Amino acid sequence: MDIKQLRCFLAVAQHLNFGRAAAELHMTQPPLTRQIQGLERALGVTLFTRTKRHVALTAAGETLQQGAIQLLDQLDRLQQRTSWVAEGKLGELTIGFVSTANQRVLPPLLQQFRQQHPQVNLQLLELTGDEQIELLAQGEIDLGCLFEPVSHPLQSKVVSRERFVAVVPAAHPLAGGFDSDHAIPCRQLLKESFVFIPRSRSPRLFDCVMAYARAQGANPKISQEARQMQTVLGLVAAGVGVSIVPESVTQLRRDDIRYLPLQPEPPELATSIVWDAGNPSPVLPLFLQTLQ
Amino acid sequence: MDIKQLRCFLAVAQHLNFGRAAAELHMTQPPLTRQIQGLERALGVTLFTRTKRHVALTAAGETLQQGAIQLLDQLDRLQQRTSWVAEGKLGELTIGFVSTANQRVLPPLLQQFRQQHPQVNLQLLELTGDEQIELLAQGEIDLGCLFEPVSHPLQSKVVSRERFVAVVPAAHPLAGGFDSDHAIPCRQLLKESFVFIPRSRSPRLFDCVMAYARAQGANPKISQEARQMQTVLGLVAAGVGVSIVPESVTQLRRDDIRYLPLQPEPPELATSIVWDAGNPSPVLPLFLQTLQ
DNA sequence: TCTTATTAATACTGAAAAGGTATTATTTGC
DNA sequence: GCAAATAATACCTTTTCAGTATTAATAAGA
Repeated sequence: MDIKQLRCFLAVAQHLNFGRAAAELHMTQPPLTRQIQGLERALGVTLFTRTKRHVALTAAGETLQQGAIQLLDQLDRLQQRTSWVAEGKLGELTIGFVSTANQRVLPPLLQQFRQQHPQVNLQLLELTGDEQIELLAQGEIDLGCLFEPVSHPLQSKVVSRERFVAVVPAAHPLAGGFDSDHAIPCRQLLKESFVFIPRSRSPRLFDCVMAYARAQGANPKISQEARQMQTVLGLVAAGVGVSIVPESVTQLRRDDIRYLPLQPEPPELATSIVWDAGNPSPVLPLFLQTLQ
Repeated sequence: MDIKQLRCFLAVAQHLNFGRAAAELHMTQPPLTRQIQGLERALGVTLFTRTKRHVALTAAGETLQQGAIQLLDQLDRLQQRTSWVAEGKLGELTIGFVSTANQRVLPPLLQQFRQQHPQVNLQLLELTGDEQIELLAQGEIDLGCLFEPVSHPLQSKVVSRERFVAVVPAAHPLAGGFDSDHAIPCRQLLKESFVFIPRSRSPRLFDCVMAYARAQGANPKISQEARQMQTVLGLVAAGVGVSIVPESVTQLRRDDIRYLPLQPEPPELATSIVWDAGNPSPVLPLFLQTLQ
């Protein structure tokens, strides 16, 4: 049995006339007759009762007609679905990200991509940068979103650059007036005890802040560690200490803390989208395209 | 796109090796390679990433694999279903019958056929004999079950012969003792007023009984007509009159009526299965076969 | 009743497709 | 570095398939 035979059969079943069916199929009547004969031989079933004058479907023919319509329809859909998957319009994209990226960097990117490719299922995993690099190498995730620098042989593109800012309790003397926003000297800030994320959890962020602090001659005394940025802010609010955080964290607004600029100019922190150039996912190029 | 291409594709997708896939398909490797190339060209999609050494499915290939398995499965089922319909093992049979036949004649036939061909859907329609002959000619029903004789050019086979019996109220003098079963002379019975089904509803039954009665010199006085045998019995029980019914009606047992043999010997009433020899339904021969 | 138009099937021919053999190129493993 | 494995290619042969011409049979109209 063969798709071509089924198409021939459906045309004859529809017109109940070999000549007109052949015309519709852009062929002549004799080969069409042979196609039908071949189908009947393959099935071992008579599909049409034909006199020299009239053609009619048998019961088996009607059954085949219904089934063949469904089958060809399913074939069309399969063809289309396969094309879409190949083009990346339909599929899945697994994205790892550091939690900080979920504040300001990632949401607009995801929203734009979703809008352009609504048939792509986005799997989002909050991971540390190191975990992301590991899983990218294994092909477990398609994209990472983490802080520069990336050492591995992976492709990357900076999607955001931001400065650090100081965080102090609202009641702290350094906070100044309620609407004050004059810069705090770094050395003065770091006389206070310091709250931060453990280095193991976010080495690039940790090292970046520490290098800046030491360049100012300070040696931050870490009084407390917390794995989540939210928790760091909570500890600051509770008066456990002060902290230095990426500017995007200021999205997390609280009345009991103040974000203040730092002096001298703190270093830039780059957030990058990272991917494996060898990843065969057809969706990946489309995402990179929305990044430009 | 072609079924053969899909089968080739699935073999390669399963083995991820052109040589072994070709062996499974009972062909050599070069034409298999060309089949896959043809499929990829037809779809405009790369299905395998092949090095000289390794073959792997692309995302589109995996999608096609899943879909193709389903598709071929559906094709198999369609093929089987079509065969079954052609053989009559699967299908529908519409059967008309006179209500009387539903007492004793039809149930065992239907039960036997159902058991032998459980996939055949039996549509049962209670109809008069004339309606059945009309609908048989129109091809609206496949089988009739009615009283002989059948005049039309239809095939028929007698499936039951039975005598007529008298029905009288239990309290009627003719009923005799409770367990009496001596025959009632027809002429004596027909001195009573008579209850029967209208001739228009069942002409063969009506004529048969009347011919018998008149042969005995009686001229039955029909005091009441009823379209259903059940109703006739009810009228008899109510003392409206007596009746003569086919023996199979005695299946409808009631305490308030008595069935009694008639004297002299009443004529035989033949119930036949009737069909149109030109009916193309593949189920029909199977039913006739269970009839022997 | 005879004729004509319609139409499915068949015979034959040429072209296209498909499969097989031999070979090549490249990669992997020892 | 050599041998085994393996996908692709070239070339040839066989098979399949479509088209033309024809036949046979039936239904409708004169």
